[in-house]
Amino acid sequence: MRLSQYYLPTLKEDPKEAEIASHRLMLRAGMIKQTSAGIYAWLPLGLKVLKKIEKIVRDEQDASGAHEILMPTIQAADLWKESGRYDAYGKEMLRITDRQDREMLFGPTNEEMITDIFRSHIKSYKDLPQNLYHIQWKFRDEIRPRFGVMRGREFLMKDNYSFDLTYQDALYSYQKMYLAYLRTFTKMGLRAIPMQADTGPIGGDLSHEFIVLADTGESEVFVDKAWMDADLTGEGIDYNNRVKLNNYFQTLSSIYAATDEKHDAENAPENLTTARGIEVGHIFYFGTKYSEAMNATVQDANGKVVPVEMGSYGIGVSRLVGAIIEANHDENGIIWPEAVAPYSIGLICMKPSDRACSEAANDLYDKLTNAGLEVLYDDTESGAGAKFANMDLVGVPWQVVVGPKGLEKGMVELKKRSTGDKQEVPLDSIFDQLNPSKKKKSA
RNA sequence: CGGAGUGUGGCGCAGCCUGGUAGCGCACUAAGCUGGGGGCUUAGGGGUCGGAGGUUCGAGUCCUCUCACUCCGACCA
Repeated sequence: MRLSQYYLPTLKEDPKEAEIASHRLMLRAGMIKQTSAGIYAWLPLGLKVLKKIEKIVRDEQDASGAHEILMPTIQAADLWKESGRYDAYGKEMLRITDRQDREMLFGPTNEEMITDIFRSHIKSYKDLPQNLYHIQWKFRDEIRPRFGVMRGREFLMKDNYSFDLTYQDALYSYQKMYLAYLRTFTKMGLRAIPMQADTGPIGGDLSHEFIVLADTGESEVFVDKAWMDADLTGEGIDYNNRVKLNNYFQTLSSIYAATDEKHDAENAPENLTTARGIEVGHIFYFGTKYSEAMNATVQDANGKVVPVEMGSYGIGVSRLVGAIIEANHDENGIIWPEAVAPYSIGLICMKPSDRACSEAANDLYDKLTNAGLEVLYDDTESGAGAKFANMDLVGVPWQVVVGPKGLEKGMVELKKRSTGDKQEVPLDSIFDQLNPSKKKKSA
């Protein structure tokens, strides 16, 4: 993308409303614009990152065997009256009426609707298990939204729901999601620790929160130091290998980790460390709470009608954008992990008015783009300092600087954002160095 | 909801106490000079001061009401 043709409104100064790093940097890097308290418009750069995160989440859900659907944002109140949550949910739920004075609501979550979808077609144990997910905007009228997209009122969430015949099967579904979540966060360059958690208004008796440790986290957490060395990647485990999956789950579950609500100081291990964390995912097993209330039943092998065992699983997709920035930034800006970086390469033409310079940069841009690489190309007339500062701010992992001085020697500069390391590279070999397909061959 | 604040050009702010018809930095436009870490000169464009009402000859400035937003707290993915 040529910067001269892009919509990237970067800011030099910190907007006054932004307190924490991720919020500040997202505003300064032109990723989002606030439209109301806790509600944001996503600008091109921000949306690009959001979609990359969404894709990682989607890919791993698909790999786990879940099926994607898409449910509406607006729901009728009837279903919620059936489950009993219409009165229980409180003011967090945004209630609206349509022109016929029908009671509607902007969905804060989808247990009721998914249960309705499930029960309308699934009648036999032979059709189980089922696991359906969607990635959709939710609205929760938070008492106090803050921290930018980390606690917005409108937010993008992946939520899915499992349906099983027995407790044992439900536990297996739960463990599959546990594994899927660890893999999902690992792919984004995050280490998220699964912690025992309260089930809250969703109900149930088995629940884990996935928490990324960060100084600016909202909740205090207590974790065994063994977590620092634990394998959170979930590598080498097959979703279909029930025994191995269970072992992995049990092994990690045996290491102490708890949020402050669940923390039990008396039974906690000695080598404990306290930290602050950001919740990026939350999984629940809640049994038959909704299936009983809403009559979601199947016939088992004996012909007996039984309520299905359910679980629900959520990942805060939009929150992850903030969480990743909290975990990856410095005083100059964002440092994107490559997997979620909006652009992998930032190309700077130092002096566009210099013909040799702009020709060399244009040529390199075309080559890289044609090779399928995502390049943010600063071809503007701004001063050199502004270009560097902006490229650092938006956090592109690799920066290539093409300038007259270097070109005299046939060299360009290559800088790695995460370390700040710079090296001189011959112009005629920079393409090969940046092109991953070539890289692999030579490696 | 309780407490504390803030609303003045796209962003950050000054002016308000001690009313006299709006200013600074950045950004933006034009020309020129520059070009290796937010560069320089000159010339420009853009706001009626969150909204409504009131006091006054006169309100960004004083008074009343109202809306929005931020921070602390309870609450929550």
